Amino acid sequence: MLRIDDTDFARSKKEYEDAMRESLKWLGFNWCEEARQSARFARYDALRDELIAKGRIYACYDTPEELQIKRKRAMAKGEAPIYDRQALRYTEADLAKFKAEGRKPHYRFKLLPGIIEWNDIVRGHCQYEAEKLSDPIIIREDGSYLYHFPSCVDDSDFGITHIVRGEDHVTNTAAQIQMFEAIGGKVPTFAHLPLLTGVEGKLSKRLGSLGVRELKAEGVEAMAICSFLAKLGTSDAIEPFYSLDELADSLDFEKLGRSQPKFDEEELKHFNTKFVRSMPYAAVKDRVNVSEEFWNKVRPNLDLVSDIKIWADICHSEVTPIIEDKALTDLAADLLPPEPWNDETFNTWLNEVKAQSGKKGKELFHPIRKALTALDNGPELKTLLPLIGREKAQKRLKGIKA
RNA sequence: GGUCCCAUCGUCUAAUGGUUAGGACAUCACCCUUUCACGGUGGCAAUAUGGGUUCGAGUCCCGUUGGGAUCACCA
Repeated sequence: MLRIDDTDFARSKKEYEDAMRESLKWLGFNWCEEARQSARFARYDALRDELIAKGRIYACYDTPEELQIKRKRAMAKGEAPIYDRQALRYTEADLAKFKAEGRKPHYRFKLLPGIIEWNDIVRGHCQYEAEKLSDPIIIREDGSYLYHFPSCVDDSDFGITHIVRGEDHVTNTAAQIQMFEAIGGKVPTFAHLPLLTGVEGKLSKRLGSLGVRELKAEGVEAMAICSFLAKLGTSDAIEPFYSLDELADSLDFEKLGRSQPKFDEEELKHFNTKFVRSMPYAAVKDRVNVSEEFWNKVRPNLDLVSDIKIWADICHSEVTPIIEDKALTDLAADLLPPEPWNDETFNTWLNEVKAQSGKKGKELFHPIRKALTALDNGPELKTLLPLIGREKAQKRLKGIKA
């Protein structure tokens, strides 16, 4: 299920949602159901009214400025900046005054005193004293909901069994557990994963340090990203997976560490190269315009899947040869045996070139490679030559564009 | 500042209180390839720090230092 948490009108833009969908789909995620919080306000309102009647949700008239001042004062005194619940002590006169001033209330969820505890799949037993937590604001002055309340209602209504999220949510969990209880829902099982850090410190989705779109544009494979990220911070080796299902099957909460792994984009790129070189034809056949045989022969030399085009062009289109040693390449052209070729053709031919030219090793291979491909490196010439074919090979060795 | 979490090779991590502290990635060396690349085999490399508990501590306890999260009318 994909759930769109779009209760904040100011921040919920269609383009953000579209970008997220696009990235999720590209990464290979599928969902068969969708829900949108902005379509469920009636449900939230009903529960809200119930909880207001029970005294678990209460109206507050503090302004953001007043709250800010209170927070600063508390911290300056070395106290925890917890909301002082002044709203619970309003007199009739106070309320009349707010009304006269035209102030509108926002609403908080009232935490019950006591220890809130849960058994976190990755953090183990967790506990917080409710008295040391602020009553969370759940409805803004403009009447719109903040994420806490709708999310608990939805998780409960949709029968969500496990909440797996970043550890930046641990404190929220304490308050949310009381919300689940207040609305009569079942408290889900929680797993709070350590947040990744960047090589030079924090990594934040809000800083835009990392974007799926950018990685995609740089040629990083979707499954390389998934394989890498899923195993980072676990005791499993990071290795290529070609399907999300297989990857998911290999995952195990037991293997998750509790300390923050570093995410290094360079490492991902490096892994991606390894990933591309190991990709089976089935994983790329829809995107590349080459045969399985061609893919398998050239793939160990690719950095990006799109580089396959470079080799397809070298074998099937025109190349302007680079002649480094004219005597040698002319000789090689003259000695090129007639087709059909077999496995021994290359060796026989090259040995003859070697014998007649007196050149060996790099001096022998490099000029031939440059003439045939115009590049410094690539798959073995023995592999490449049959793919290029006699006609093109001979012309290129003679310095003719072919 | 309050609350909470974390600390083992460069990186990700493994080790019922008893191992030469293991693996993977990176790096280096060698081998293979009559060339570059690919590949194969080896080497280097770590328990942040100070106390305790114990016959014995990476492992348990306390302190220190360092890192992170949270304390929004964001999610």
